[in-house]
Amino acid sequence: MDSINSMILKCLQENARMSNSEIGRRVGMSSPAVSERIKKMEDAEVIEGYKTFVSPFKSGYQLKALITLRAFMGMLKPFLEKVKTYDEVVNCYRITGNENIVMEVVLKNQEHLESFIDQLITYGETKTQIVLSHVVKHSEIKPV
Amino acid sequence: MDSINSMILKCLQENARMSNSEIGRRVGMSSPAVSERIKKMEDAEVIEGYKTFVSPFKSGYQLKALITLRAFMGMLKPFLEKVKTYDEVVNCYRITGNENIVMEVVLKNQEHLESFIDQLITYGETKTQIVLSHVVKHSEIKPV
DNA sequence: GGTGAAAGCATCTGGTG
DNA sequence: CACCAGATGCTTTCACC
Repeated sequence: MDSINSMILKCLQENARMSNSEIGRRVGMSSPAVSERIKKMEDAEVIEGYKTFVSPFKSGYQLKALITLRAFMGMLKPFLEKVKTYDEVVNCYRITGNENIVMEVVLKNQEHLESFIDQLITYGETKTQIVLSHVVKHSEIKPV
Repeated sequence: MDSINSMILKCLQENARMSNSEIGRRVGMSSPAVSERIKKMEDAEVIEGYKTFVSPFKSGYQLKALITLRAFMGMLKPFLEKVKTYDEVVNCYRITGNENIVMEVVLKNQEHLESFIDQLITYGETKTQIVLSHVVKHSEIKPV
């Protein structure tokens, strides 16, 4: 992990679809050299993947919420499997403290929110916070 | 937004660096047609961007946390500007309720967590939850 | 890590339904 | 208007230095 790899990661975090030769131009290197460095970072799992951000709003989801779950005794493990299958859950974190889970979810409307929360009550107590705005959206990781 | 665009979005969400011709092969279309459809979805802001996921762990951040902030009177607005400048903040949501803000932050170690929280106390009261695991990581948006 | 040839890809153009 | 097919110029890949 040298300064050139950091510059490559900066380019790719800004725009994952940037071509290797464009990256090469910016970092002062040939495109095969860039390609090889990227491949090594993928193999080392420094790069975990390339994702496209799709607007939930424009895709028919009018509501975003953070839902906190405090799982009932013995229900955390089954929930951790189940949560992977919910289309509504964009992100899910397991956390320390009395509350075990925080999820970022997208929903069509209030009715959808209600029915989604109903699905959760078998697993634990929930707390819902509606997201008013996503102030910082996946800002880039800067190497230490 | 027809079924072909949905298939294109599925490909791009799975791997943002997939080539247009590979997408074309999967959806049964020529690459110029795919390219044009992608361009239109970018213009319509259905596609918000293409981002690379870099491992915070492999980048020197040993801790991830969710920090909730309850802003002091008159401090929310200045905080909403300030938060964009913190390298530690990967995501920041403004939410309803007594607590105004939830942030996903990456930190080098406990010391770094402490100094980061110290920076926040001028803006409000904080609550910190350490992330044990990121169970679901930016799962794809499925069109309604 | 660079270079050069060959294959593959993106983009533009003109033409079709 | 959306798509395809063919031509052109980039890009990627792989051999080799």
